[in-house]
Amino acid sequence: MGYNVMARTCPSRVVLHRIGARWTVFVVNALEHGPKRFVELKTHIQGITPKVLTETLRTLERDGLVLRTDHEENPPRVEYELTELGRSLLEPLRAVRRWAEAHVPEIEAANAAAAARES
Amino acid sequence: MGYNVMARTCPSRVVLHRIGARWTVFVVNALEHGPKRFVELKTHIQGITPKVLTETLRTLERDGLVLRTDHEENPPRVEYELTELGRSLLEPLRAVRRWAEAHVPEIEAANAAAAARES
DNA sequence: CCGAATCCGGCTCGATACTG
DNA sequence: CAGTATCGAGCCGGATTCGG
Repeated sequence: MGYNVMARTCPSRVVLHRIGARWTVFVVNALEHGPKRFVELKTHIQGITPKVLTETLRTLERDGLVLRTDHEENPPRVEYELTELGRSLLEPLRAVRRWAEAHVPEIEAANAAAAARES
Repeated sequence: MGYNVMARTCPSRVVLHRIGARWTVFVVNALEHGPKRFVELKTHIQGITPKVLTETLRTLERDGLVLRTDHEENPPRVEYELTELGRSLLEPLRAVRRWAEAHVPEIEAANAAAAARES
């Protein structure tokens, strides 16, 4: 108890900042059904660049949300999967994802209305 | 139906991108208990600058998540509150906030372990 | 005194190209 | 396959200024 994201110096802010990073929602959701390889993630999350995917995965790994397993084969085979902590984050982030997918029409209508009001 | 954030051109991505903006989680959570004035928000969300708060509120307003009411008084009094759409987003974002506040120790431990491994 | 708008530096983000 | 390197665009945040 005692953590509060509204407080300037609260460490939970750092955590929230990480979760809020641009591609975290995508990567965590993409790993919902078990381990995936780098290319599989890159293919599944359309439009993500290898650089950004690497950065996101490294951060998630340092935070203990993702486990990276290098099978040291040739050709290389590296797998990523959610840790238990990562899976606990999956639920909230899945909800956010579903909200985004469910409310596109409302958001678009609101934007259209705002644009019309300006002109 | 048919919206999928993993697809490059899906409009739900734009929506997810907005939600993921740095301060959206804070502002939406700060408005959970009803209307608040600009300064109240600024005070409650410690460390947010007026500029960023304004930008965030404007975006949320355009997306139909927040209603802005200028009471046209002197000194100025402007109130912000969640719309029905905004309140529906509050639930997922509150879950994210709670997750952040609940898992600080694990994240910090993971980071410490990662740092130790490097040295 | 409140609710901004403006300008600017730093840092992150993203596209493209290249490597082991 | 699984990344790195480089570089330009854009967002973030701070300081300053402004109208009511």
